[in-house]
Amino acid sequence: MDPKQLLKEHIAKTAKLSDNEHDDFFNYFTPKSYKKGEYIITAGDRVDCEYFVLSGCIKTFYINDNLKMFVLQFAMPACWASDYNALYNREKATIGVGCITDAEVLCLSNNAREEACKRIPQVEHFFRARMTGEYVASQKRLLSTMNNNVKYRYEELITLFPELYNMVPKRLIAAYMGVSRETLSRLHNP
Amino acid sequence: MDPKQLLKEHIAKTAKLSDNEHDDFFNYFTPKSYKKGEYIITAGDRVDCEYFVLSGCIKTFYINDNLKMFVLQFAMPACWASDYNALYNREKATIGVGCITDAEVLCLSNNAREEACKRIPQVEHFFRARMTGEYVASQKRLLSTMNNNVKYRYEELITLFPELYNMVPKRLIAAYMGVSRETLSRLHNP
DNA sequence: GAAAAAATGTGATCTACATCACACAATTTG
DNA sequence: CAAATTGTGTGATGTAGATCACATTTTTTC
Repeated sequence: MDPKQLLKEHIAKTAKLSDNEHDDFFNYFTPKSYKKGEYIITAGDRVDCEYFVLSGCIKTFYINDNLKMFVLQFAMPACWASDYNALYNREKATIGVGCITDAEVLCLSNNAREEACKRIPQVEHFFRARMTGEYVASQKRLLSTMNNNVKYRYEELITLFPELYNMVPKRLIAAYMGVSRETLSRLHNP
Repeated sequence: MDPKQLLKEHIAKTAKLSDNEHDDFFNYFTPKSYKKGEYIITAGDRVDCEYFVLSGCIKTFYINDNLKMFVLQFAMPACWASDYNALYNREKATIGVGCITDAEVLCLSNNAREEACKRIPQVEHFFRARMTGEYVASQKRLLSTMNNNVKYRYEELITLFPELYNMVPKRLIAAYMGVSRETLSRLHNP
C-alpha cells in the first residue's frame, strides 16, 4: 500500500487529522529500505529515530551478558519500533532493532516528533493513544508470561499473528517467549 | 504534602503548566480516602477513573482462574493506578485495585481527563510522557523477569523501593515477582 | 489480653524447562 | 550444484521453582 495512505489509516484509528495536517505531518518522515539481516539499531548506538514499518518484518531485541537473545517485538506493517528508553531519555541503545525480512520503513526523528506534537495537537493526541495502547499490551504480555505455560503462550501468539509461523524462524519465536528453542520444538511431539 | 502541590511537582517533571492552567486542571480531580484492605476497583466493575496516590500504598493485581494473585504494581505517593485497558477501551475491569494501607487518592475520570487534554495542550503532553514512561518501565520489567532469577529480581526490587520491605506483606512481593511465597521465603537461608 | 486470623518459615517431593550433545534438514553463498 | 551456514528435532540429564503439609510467629479483632 502507499506509505502515506498506510500511515493515514493507522492514525485515523485514534486521532482526527485534516488532509492538510496529515500532509504536514507526513513531511516529517523519511523513507528507508533495509535488506534481510541488516540492523537498524545496534546496542550502544545513539538513538535518534523511531520507525514505522511499511513492509516486511522487524524485530526489537535485547541480548544479555551470556549472549542470550530476548525478542521484545515482531513489528509488521503499520507497527512502530525503536528503543524508546534510549530515544526519550537520550541514552545509548540497550535494545537492538533488526530486519527479519527485507523491509521498508518511515523514520521519524525525536525532534521531528516533538515539533509535530507541538504544532499539531491531534498528533500529540495520536502519540498519547499509541503509548497508552503499548503500555496496556505490555502489561497483558507480562501477565500472560507469569500466568501461562509455554504451550499456551505459543498457541496464543500464533493465533494472534499467524503470519509469524512461516515468516519468522522458530528460534526467534522461542526468544520472544523467553524459552529455549529446544523447549519450543518439543511442544509438537510431547 | 499538600495534594495540589504534590500533583504540581509531579507534572512539572515532564510538562509546563502555568499556575492558572494547573488550578484549572486540579479542579477536574476529586479527593477520596480509603481504609487498609478496601478495594477501589474489583474485577467486573465498570471503570471510570484513574487514581493519583497522595498517601499510603495501593496495589493493582490480577487473579487467575486458580485464584492465584499477580501484583502488577505497588503504587506509592505520586503514582497513578487503574485498569487502563478497561478505562480506555470501556471494558469491564479484569485488573483490581486495592489498598495495602490506609490511602488518600485523587480521582480523575476518563471524561475529565479527555476534556482537560483537549483544553490544555500541556496536559495532553503530560499524559503522553507519562504513558511513554510506563511503557518503557513495563518492557524493562518484562525483560528482567525473563532474564533474571528470583533472588536477583527481589534484591533489585527492594533496592529500588526500600519502603516496600516493611510496608508490604512478603506474599504480595512474591505475587509481584510471579513466584510462590515459599520460594521467596527460602531466599534468605538458601 | 485471649482467641482468631493472617503471615511466614521449612521440609519433602514433583515438574516444567534449561542445558548439553549430536543428528538431520533447509537455506544461503560462491 | 557443492560447500558452508543456519535452523530444527530429539535424547539424556540437571535444576529452579511449584506444590503440599504442617509448625511457628505476628497481627487483628472483640
